[in-house]
Amino acid sequence: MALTRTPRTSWIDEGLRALAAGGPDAIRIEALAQALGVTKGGFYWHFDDRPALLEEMLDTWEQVMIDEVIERVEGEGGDARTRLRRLFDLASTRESRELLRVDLAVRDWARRDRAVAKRLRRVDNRRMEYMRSLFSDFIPGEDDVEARCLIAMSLFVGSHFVAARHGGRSRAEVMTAALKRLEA
Amino acid sequence: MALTRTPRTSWIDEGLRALAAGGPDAIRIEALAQALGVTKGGFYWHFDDRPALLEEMLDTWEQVMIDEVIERVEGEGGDARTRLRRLFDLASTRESRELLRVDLAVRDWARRDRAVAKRLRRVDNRRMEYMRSLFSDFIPGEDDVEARCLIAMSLFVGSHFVAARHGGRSRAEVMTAALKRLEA
DNA sequence: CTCGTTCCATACGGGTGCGTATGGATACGG
DNA sequence: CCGTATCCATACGCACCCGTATGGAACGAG
Repeated sequence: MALTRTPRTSWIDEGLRALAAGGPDAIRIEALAQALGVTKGGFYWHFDDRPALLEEMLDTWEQVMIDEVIERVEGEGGDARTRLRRLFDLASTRESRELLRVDLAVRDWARRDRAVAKRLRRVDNRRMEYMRSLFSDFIPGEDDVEARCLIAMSLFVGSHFVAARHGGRSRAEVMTAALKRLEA
Repeated sequence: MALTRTPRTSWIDEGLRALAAGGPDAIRIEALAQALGVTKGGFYWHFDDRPALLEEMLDTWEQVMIDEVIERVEGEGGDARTRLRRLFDLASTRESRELLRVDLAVRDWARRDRAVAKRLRRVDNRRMEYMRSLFSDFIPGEDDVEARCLIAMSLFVGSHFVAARHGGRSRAEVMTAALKRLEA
């Protein structure tokens, strides 16, 4: 087993970085190679072609997304309200800007590609299910629970696509106020 | 004044259609020409280059967006609650699928292009201002008004980027329930 | 019927990106 | 130190797209 100079994973990581920065069309093999300091020669040793890379990128993204948030929230225990608040904090601050940008890029991508949409549905269903279980713990009506889940998800995602200012208030402040409404 | 076979506007319309379908990178002059049943020969008579088309596309989009919704809502009168509900209906049903898809495409585009972001900010500020005025009419706290505005905007936009199912309920049903929470 | 305006077709040069082919280079295992 | 596995560089053909150049074609005005 010889030393692995730039392994599959580095191509995938660089691909996700490109996706985050410029969308699916910005995932160009020759550009990735340059970013990795090599030529595309090695790429076609690891992967059949560009679509194969995209597949594997989405595979890793899906794998990470399915568990990332839930595990982090569940890890520290507490009752439903506490965990929900931790979920909100996590989604708002999201120290890893990179993951968020990939997330948004994938969501836009999914609107144009059925295969991507299918993956996104799997991830979102899983997250929604989890959030539903948290809300259900202290909210009686099922319809109300579902409405709150959609609002929360839409806030997490949609707020990044809304450019409006809030007259003096910062986005973070308004976001906090909006999320507080969901706990009541 | 000779007959105008395929005028500027048709290039702009076709460009917006391409934008809606495949994002900014899908706006290719030769593809537009083929869609219009001509060659790109005429394009460069109307426009200097591709960026010039993009500018004019965004100009028209901005112009339409700034007034479209507000005029339609204001047109039929009623009190603030009524108009707000009409705004919700309009944004939910949005019979013109095309406008919605352009809207979403522009929002994603704005994350990568400062000039586009600037335009989006103008449009969103205008809309937010209008919605704020409606909510303020029957909601006392300013912070609460602002939170509701952000929730509404995020729902209108973000729900299209969320792929989760709602266990038996349709998206429209949950959406209605979510919006009803905002009036209370 | 002629003339100018408006638009179109075609051909070209240049740039970029994909995928392939081929000959290394590097590092470890024996 | 020899061989094999792993990775890289280079060069090529192909396709696509931009922007330009140039010679029209269609149409209305006069």
